[in-house]
Amino acid sequence: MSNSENGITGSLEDYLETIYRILGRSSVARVRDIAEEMKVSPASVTPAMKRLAEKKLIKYSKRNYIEFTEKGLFIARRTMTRHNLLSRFLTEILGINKEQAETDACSMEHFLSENSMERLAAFFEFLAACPDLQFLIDNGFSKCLEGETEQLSRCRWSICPLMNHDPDDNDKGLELIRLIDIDPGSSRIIARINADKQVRKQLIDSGFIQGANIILSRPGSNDLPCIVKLDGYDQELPLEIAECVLVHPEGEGKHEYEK
Amino acid sequence: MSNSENGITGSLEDYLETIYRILGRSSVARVRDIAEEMKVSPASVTPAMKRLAEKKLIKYSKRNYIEFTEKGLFIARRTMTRHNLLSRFLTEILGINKEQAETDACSMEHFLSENSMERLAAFFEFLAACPDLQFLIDNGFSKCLEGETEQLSRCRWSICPLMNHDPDDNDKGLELIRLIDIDPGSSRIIARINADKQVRKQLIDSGFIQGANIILSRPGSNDLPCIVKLDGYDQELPLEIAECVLVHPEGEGKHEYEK
DNA sequence: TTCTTTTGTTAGATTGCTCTAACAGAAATA
DNA sequence: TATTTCTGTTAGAGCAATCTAACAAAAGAA
Ligand SMILES: [Mn+2]
Ligand SMILES: [Mn+2]
Ligand SMILES: [Mn+2]
Ligand SMILES: [Mn+2]
Repeated sequence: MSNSENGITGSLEDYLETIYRILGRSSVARVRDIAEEMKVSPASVTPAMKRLAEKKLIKYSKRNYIEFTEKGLFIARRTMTRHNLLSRFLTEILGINKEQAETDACSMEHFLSENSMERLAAFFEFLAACPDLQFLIDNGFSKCLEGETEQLSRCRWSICPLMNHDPDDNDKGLELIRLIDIDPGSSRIIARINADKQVRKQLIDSGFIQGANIILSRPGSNDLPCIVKLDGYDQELPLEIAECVLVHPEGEGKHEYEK
Repeated sequence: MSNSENGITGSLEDYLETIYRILGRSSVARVRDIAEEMKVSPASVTPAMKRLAEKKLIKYSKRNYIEFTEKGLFIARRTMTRHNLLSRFLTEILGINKEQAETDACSMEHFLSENSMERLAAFFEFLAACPDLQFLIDNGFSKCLEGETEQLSRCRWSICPLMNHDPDDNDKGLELIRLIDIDPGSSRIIARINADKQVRKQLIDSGFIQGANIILSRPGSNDLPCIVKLDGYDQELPLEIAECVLVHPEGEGKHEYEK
């Protein structure tokens, strides 16, 4: 699927990254080690090494150990840096488990633009320099994830005093409305999904995410599902599921993101 | 490069996503529209439609308009939701420009795990519910990015009063040390890169990112570059570049992330 | 030295995705 | 109706990536 920013494929970047990792812990990188670490057959590694050598990213001759060229070393290091940053984003900010994060990071690393990479790095620097933000993520978001079915509002309340805020200031922010309670035909911004894991997943997969603009085309009843319009599409939604969708009061909730 | 979570390739997901987008704004999706929107030749679309039809994701017969099956619609929607979420993360949190964010999001969307997806969605809900966090990102990180060469510490100082914090509380957090000033042989955590855009990019590509563990193997001099160890690799670093790397004081700066 | 095991390469096949060029069908226009 | 334009398909090719099976070379053990 399309090339990475280096002009080489994601697969070749992974080979370079793997060689880098291996050379970081032992003195030589052998075909066998690479195959093992990448979970491919050794017969796949040889032609990959040939492709890399052709592109002048490694020095490779039959049955010899592998050495980086300067350019190859650069790409290898760059790929691993991206991997590490993405992995940290997934674990430290989103709270994903290490193993999952590694897999996800290693898939995504190849396609991040220079710009996004730089900004992600800057975000971590900002986080390290700004204890408030770190605090909010550690004590707000992470805790809120622990009891995943709990209401987000509880989270919110538990943070406010720590932040020296007057809860009353934010009171109106809490006034979320159920999607099913808005006027038919009117359009709102989704604020939150308030459901157990399964229903929540179902709604999110269907595009019911925070910030999305939603129109209630037909309010439902017990037998009749609601009809809502999302991204130009009408979707049917059983009443008891629609009840879980909370929206901002009219005119609030930031701008709609553009699709 | 490996399959997405649906068991179909990223390319096919993109075709579904594109059809979804087109059907969201017009009544039929034609080969020509798909080709145009995806910037591929129409001759590439036909076989892609055949592959999708084979997998029972669309109903397709020669020269006829394309319809989703239930499963196809689901994957299309799911892909677009991922796309939107990632795009929003890149624009709203990292401050990437819209166009770049779209490209990046559309590359990464195919590989995000269910788990990460759910967490990213939850993060936005948290953000919407927690004005403090939103405030810190909008007024802290984004502003700090505007003047990219400015010291992060300035940013930080400008936030503290707004957050009702006593700046003195955080004073020690500011005491960062230049890498070149630490004892040779000792190991520290990188806190920040303090350099212009070009040098910064060079350092970040080389793995000098916040949170990385670094060992100063040899302090340099004006002619002799420093040698530092990162990820098991020795790297040479000209003194004037090494000067830009700031580390936490001994024992501080969180745990090293594991590679 | 000779045999065995480990390691790496090659041959040959398959899948996915894309392209250009040539062609076929449908719709619009004269 | 006849012609032109637009649209979609097919044929044929190329590249990247992976596999299994067979083979070859190198290293280690007897
Ligand atoms: Mn990877
Ligand atoms: Mn990786
Ligand atoms: Mn995509
Ligand atoms: Mn996309």
